[in-house]
Amino acid sequence: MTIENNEKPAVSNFIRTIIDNDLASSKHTKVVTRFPPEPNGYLHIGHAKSICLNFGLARDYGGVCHLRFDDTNPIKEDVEYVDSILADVRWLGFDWQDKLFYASDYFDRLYDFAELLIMEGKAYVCDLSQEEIREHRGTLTVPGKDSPYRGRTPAENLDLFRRMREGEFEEGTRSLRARIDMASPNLNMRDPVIYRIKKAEHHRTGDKWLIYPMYDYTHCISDALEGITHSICTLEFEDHRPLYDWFLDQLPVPCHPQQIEFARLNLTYTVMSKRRLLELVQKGTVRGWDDPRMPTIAGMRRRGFSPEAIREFADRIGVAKANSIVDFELLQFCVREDLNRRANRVMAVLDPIKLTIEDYPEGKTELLEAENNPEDPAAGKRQIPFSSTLYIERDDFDENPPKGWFRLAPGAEVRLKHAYYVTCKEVKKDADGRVTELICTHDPASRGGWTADGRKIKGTLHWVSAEHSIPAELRLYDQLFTIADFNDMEEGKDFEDYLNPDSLSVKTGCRVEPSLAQASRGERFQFLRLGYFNVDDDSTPEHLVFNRIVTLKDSWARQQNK
RNA sequence: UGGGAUGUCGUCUAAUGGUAGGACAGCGGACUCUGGAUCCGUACGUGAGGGUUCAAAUCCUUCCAUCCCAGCCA
Repeated sequence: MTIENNEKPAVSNFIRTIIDNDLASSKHTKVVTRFPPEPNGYLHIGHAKSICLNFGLARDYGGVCHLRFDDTNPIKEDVEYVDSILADVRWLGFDWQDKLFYASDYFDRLYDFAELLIMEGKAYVCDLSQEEIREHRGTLTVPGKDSPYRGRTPAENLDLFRRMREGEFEEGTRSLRARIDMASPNLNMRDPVIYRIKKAEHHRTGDKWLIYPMYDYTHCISDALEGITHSICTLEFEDHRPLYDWFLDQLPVPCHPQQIEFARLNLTYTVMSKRRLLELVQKGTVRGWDDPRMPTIAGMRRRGFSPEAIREFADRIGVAKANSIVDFELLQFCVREDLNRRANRVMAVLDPIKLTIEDYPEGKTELLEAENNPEDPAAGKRQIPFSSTLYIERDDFDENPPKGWFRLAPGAEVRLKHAYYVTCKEVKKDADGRVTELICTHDPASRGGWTADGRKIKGTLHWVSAEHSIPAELRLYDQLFTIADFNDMEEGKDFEDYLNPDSLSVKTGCRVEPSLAQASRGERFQFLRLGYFNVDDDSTPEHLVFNRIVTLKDSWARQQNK
């Protein structure tokens, strides 16, 4: 485990209580967990919760967490996904050491166990079609009917199962089923299929197998074979637990792990289902799995969220069994908290308006010193060029300012960060009345941003020198959806009806300070007063591209909204 | 309408018969060369009814609400 838990102690939750009791009662002397993704898609923030939970538990209890790919359905899986999952887990900061497994590694043993079940009369080959199986299953309120093939002898079943493996039968014509109870009120116990014929190439086992085991059969056995103590999964598997336990009770496995279910993560203003995320990608609604608006790990990484922030978020949301939806604000808080500590401050102007200092020598350049991070003196200082022609933010000037306005206005004096106090003397406009240039004077005594007379200057603006600044593209993001909680979706509406048309806003013609020319891909900054940004993967030295990770808190905007 | 689960501030989450606590969001203030950060303060909650108990979020009981399950997906 690469992450030390040297911060505050973890908050109590029901899973830790279970583990504490198991350790106290000597049911277990160590803790072994696992994160078991199916490699059929990209990981999202919901998976991150599970990853942090499982690896975090192992870390805190001095145990180990396995990474196991649940690769029992070859037609949906691909190495592309295993690679991305490996990368994402590693990026999040977790280390599975040598405990990397694949359910497909157990196919031989799984097969042998199946023959054992057959020989003991606990499984049979069923010739019912998929539709017929469904009909026989009954409904939520009506018990199922036994399959006509339920009474086959072990010898007959063994023969048929072996011929299934040899590829003698077509897909869908036969399956291996556990013989449990067709009248069980739990549908999962009504003779579930445990092997199906699939003449598909598997990304790891190739064409070796023509039959593949089902999740319910595979998962519990894999857990047992790996010596998992606590098998943690999401709530929808609660009804599967009796089946999980049933298989382990029938088979000579080394141990019987305990399945524990917790509520999956939901976040406001986003979707988490693989199906919906896939649809966004396939329809081109977003640019891909790593679109910075996506709740995928890849998307959040590209957006600039740090693994530290995501881990902190996972810790703060806790673990429980109640269905819930976490406020996206909390994630943003965690990102800000982390970046505030670590990101260097620089200046960039999103929407430039020219500001000319009429009493500053034209053509003169001076270098002003600026701290890189007031939260971290070790981050050092840098020099920023200043000249008579600057750009400031268009929003930082208002010809008719509202009450409480600290920024620039006709006749008003403001501080240019790290530079001088300036006073607006004249406003130039074009034919349409749009402001084109602000003519100001400056106070030479305020160099460095401060004067001896101690007069109060409330407004401090960011700026760049027109001549020295470099152009950049800034991409601003907002929530992908306009609805906080999809449980509140109106009848007859689809999730895509709630897409936010303004989730992406690309700003060109922005100007950034010259130090950013050297910024490397992925590097994170605070653009003073604008928010945290990182260098996007699309960025080149000729065309800088930044993503806004998250805005700063804006109490002025909040006040204006009142 | 069968079975399984869950209901604690707006949101997430503690409290395991003994002072309902924390975090985010909110509100107010201080401070500030970022209307940032920081600091301080503040309001807000046990789904409902009955019962047991000196004492109930916790135990019992009856309701109510929400979520999950009828894949040869995981």
